[in-house]
Amino acid sequence: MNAEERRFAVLRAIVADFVRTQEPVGSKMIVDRHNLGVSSATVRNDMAALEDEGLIVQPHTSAGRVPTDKGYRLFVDKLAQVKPLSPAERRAVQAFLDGAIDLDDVLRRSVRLLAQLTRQVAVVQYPTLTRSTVRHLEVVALTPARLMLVLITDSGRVDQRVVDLGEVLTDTDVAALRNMINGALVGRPLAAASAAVAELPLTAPGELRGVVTTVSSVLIETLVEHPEERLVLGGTANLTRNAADFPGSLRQVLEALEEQVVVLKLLAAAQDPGTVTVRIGEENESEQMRATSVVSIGYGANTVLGGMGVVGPTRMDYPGTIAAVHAVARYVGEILAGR
Amino acid sequence: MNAEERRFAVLRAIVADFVRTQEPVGSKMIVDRHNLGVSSATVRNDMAALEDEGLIVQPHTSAGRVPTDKGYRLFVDKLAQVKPLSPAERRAVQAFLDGAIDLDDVLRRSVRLLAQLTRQVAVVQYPTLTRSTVRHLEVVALTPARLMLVLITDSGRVDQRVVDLGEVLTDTDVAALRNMINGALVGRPLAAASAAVAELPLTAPGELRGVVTTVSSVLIETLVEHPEERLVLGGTANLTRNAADFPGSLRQVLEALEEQVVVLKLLAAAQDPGTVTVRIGEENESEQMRATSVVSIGYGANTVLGGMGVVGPTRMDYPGTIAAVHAVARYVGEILAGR
DNA sequence: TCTGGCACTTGCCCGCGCCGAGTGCCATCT
DNA sequence: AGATGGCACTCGGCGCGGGCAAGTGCCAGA
Repeated sequence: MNAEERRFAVLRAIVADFVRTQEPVGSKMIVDRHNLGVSSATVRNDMAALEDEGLIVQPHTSAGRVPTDKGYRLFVDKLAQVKPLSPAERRAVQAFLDGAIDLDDVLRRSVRLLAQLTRQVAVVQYPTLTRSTVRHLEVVALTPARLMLVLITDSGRVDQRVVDLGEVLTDTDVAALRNMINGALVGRPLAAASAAVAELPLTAPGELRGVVTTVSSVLIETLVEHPEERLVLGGTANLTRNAADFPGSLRQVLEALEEQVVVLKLLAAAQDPGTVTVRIGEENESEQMRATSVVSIGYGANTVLGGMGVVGPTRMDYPGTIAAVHAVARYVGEILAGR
Repeated sequence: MNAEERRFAVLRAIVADFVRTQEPVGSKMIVDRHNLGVSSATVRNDMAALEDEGLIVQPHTSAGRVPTDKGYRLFVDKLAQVKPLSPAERRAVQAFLDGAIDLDDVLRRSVRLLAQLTRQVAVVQYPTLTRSTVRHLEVVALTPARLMLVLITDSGRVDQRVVDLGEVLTDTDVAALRNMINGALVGRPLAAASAAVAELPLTAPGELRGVVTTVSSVLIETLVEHPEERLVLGGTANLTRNAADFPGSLRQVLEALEEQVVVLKLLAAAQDPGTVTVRIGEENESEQMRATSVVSIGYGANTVLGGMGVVGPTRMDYPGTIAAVHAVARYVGEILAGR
């Protein structure tokens, strides 16, 4: 082992110990717990070098060292391969997810699973509407002058919307409307479908034209202009476990999670399926998330449906978290493929 | 003002000041801030009496007094009438809720509203399925051998469930199935509907009997045996605002909120529409909620659809919270009545 | 290039004493 | 009888200072 390698080994040791103990780690600790085959003095020299590179800092003189965000970054980058979950864990994941009865259930189970495996806050995005394909659109007359539109997409997502019409419809009208819209929508990805819907009023029979115009504009508004992005959260209680890691900003993190927008942006930005993305501390654009790391991935079968991930303190078990996120995303993808 | 009345005035003063300042309040404070027209010595005597009755305690000698749960209880009970919201607030509530586009949206807006008005954690229960009436059940063939059932109830709630059949259905079969089930379900409250569904297999034509049996058992299971109770949470970040009020148990509270079961029980128990129920600290059966107070109410139009409320520290602004919960529930009821 | 040794820095802990808030009680007044 | 002013007492919080120990940086030597 040359000097270069050893220095990195020291960094790794610092990260590992600090993540475990939550306390600055000194040179003595390191030689005691990790057998590097060198003395503490040597480690001290290495640590001085690491500090010069900005990979670690000491909170105050005469305390051990703590990794910086940059230090974590190097640590994560050099993490050769994803350490797979244990067979037992894999079985547990699969068994837990297999019991799900519908999309909602799959997503809810996923967050719970992720939160439990990582002991962090888990986050799962509903399948993005814009990338889905329409399977069916049901039109139900709540009253003669009010319709409920229920959109079912191939991702299993079901969305609803109530429309107030200016006029009264008969059952036959409703059926005609349903057939018309479905003819234009079914089997198309949402982007294409919306274009088709926009043209519906032109071909509609005269007596239905008003209704079709209303309905199609509502559809376009809900599905294209303001496609609802939803988020499932879980394990927020885990934040308090690491309360010490968020000096006073725990509040901000909770607020950011509730905002949803912030998290959705993070997830949207990192959706390579099969590749876990890690954002460490200051790498997050959002002010409120500067104290957190986000480990995320895209999930889905053949196409990416949405993102999922974990939010925690920068001081987190990166290898374990990455493995868990990776595994859960894969199983969720498999399960959704079968639906 | 006789002695009895004054003693209660002292209690009220203690509650008011403690809620504001978060610090034990002494006799001096009281005579300074509330003009009771008596000296501090008199107040001290009254406080001693209040302490004998178990309404207040002093954390340690030479500190002021703090209300006990029993003290809060008396305070709340003697709260003559609900102080209405200011006209501006009422307009804000109405405007904010009026913008909602569907049930989901109404509920989501309600939690946000409640959380903002009370600066506490808000909780809204989805309309209970068992008390709803079926408006429509849509049957969509995802594949020839797999159906999605979409249940729409008069509360505006939309639930879905995927069913794997052992056999393949034609479009005509699906239509027949849809008609059959809707014939049995539509317009009936869920309890009655489930009975009707249970009998469907008996009257089904031979070639559909297998499918009908599967579907009806799935329906009964999902709707009656395990009717899904859902919960919308909001403002959890407010918990940290009052972190000092949950000595170390903030974690437990967050966990209880995530459990949902605990909260659902609380809401289920207190659903008098129009009457706000307050549970103070130890009055909560759940261990984890011993440090919190829950202010809840039932909402709905003519029938009670579900519960909503607020969870916060026992040291909360009861009059204000009660008013907010009351008002929001009323407006939500009005809005849902129009759908 | 590594190592043992050593002086130095500095945060943390602990005990101490002071201060002030708040009380309880009592004699006195109305 | 009820209210009041006075007074002694209690006790938590705070600031101070010394001892302690962890950890470092540096240097001379292998």
